Amino acid sequence: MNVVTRIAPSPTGDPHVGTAYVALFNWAWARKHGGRFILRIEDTDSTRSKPEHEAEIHTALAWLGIEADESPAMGGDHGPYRQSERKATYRQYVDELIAGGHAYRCFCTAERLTELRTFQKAAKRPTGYDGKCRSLQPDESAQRAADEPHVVRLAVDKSATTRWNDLLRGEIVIENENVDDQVLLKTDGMPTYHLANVVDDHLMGVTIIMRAEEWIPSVPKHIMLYSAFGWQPPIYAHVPLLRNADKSKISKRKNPTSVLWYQQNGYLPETMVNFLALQGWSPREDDEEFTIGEFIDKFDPKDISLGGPVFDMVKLDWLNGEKIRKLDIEELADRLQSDGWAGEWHNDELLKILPLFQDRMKNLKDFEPAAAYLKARPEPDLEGLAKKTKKVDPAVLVTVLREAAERLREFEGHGDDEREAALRLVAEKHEIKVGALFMGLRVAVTGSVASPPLLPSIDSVGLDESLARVAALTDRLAPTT
RNA sequence: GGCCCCAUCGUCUAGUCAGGUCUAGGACACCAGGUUUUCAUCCUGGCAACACGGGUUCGAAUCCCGUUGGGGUCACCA
Repeated sequence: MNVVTRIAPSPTGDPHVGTAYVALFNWAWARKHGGRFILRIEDTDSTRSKPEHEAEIHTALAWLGIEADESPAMGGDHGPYRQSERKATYRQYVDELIAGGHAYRCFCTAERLTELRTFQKAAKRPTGYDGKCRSLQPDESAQRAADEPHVVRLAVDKSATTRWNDLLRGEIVIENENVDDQVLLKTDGMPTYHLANVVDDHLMGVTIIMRAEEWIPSVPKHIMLYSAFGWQPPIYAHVPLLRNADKSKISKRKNPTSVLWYQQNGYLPETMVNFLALQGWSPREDDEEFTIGEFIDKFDPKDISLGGPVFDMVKLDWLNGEKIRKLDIEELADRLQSDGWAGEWHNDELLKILPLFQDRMKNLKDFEPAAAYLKARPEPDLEGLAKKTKKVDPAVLVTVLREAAERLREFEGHGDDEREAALRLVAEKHEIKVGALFMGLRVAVTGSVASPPLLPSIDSVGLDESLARVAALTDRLAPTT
């Protein structure tokens, strides 16, 4: 099967998760069939398009591991891949459409159009171009075109019906009376999405268009263009839109939508890929965790479900924790360092201490604050300690902690089991719970009531410093003695 | 509002195309218990859904119609 897919983002803002979502499906399908996956930049909106946004799209896709076979950055046999560089091509096809009577020039001003729309809305009529310039004679139209600003519109046959078969949704039927005479070429000579999209997809040999469902209403325009050019339309597969918690189309205000945000906030790219794949698609078996390679093997666009998936950050965080736990220590150390989450920690230190933290991380961001106590003496959580040792007389606790410190000095260099046994004896001798003793030491050494295991923590901090911390705590708990 | 798309636990979903194996399966979250020196991990269990109404059928989550609900779209933005 010859499979050519594409993703056609517009560089008008941060690289969007929706773009990554659709890119993932397109990329995987092309990979699965040894086809081509094209990244085409739709920068026909000359006021909003910015080169830096295009660069960010590349960065975002590269981070996720979604590499295009053809793109503005790497070129290809069907370039250029930036629509702003294809103006001459579109011009040529527009002329062909006008000559064939499939499109016409429109000289109406923006003011007239606004007025028209306002009137239609007030009258509760459907909005749309009224066809004023459609009846212009070809020679008059051509003459005025020489020195009058104008656009070119699609001449929709309002009496016809457009129907097509969506790969995911089956037959969709839209009466052309509901289709506007869409602008194809703007006053500035740039094509609109509709024209550029059809021309490029055809010229680049795209066989299947997987894109968001928001495009469904404009498919008739595209089909009409294919037909006007005498081209075969590709297969359409309209995938669901990612949603906010309130089910509306995912938006910046209600969710982080920039792929870069996730990169900059401690998420692993494999988390994003796995999570995005799960939005609408699921493997046949019940295992929801998979690698990008496994996804390619199993993916089929036909299996995408159509309810709009709510982007659930809670599940994303869970998945990220799972992915972090799957990394081996070397790899985790590497990710922390290359993404800037390692702080002052050196690689050899990380390899030693990371086993203490890996199970406790849901995010690469979690490491540095959690490990801070190893670098600097923390402020002990006295309130937390008091709560956790309610049943213990503070004076007894101080005595026990001081004695425990002596034992730790005595048993320096001994194994965890031996040291633990020694500490247990201290607790038993003073008839307090072992947990209370450990909690006291824990708060002294790590500052917190929740921490990695105590003995390895003491070893990492160093015995002298650990005991100094215990002394500092006992002095505070019993300042007068 | 017109047009179009969609509809299973709070959320992501399996099951729908080929109706019975569904007292509807899994995951996240939540709750309870276990392991454990705390936390986390890990393990066990629990809570929780076929939007509604008709129809077709011996039988419907699955097919049909309607209703309701949600979403998208109606730009010289994509």
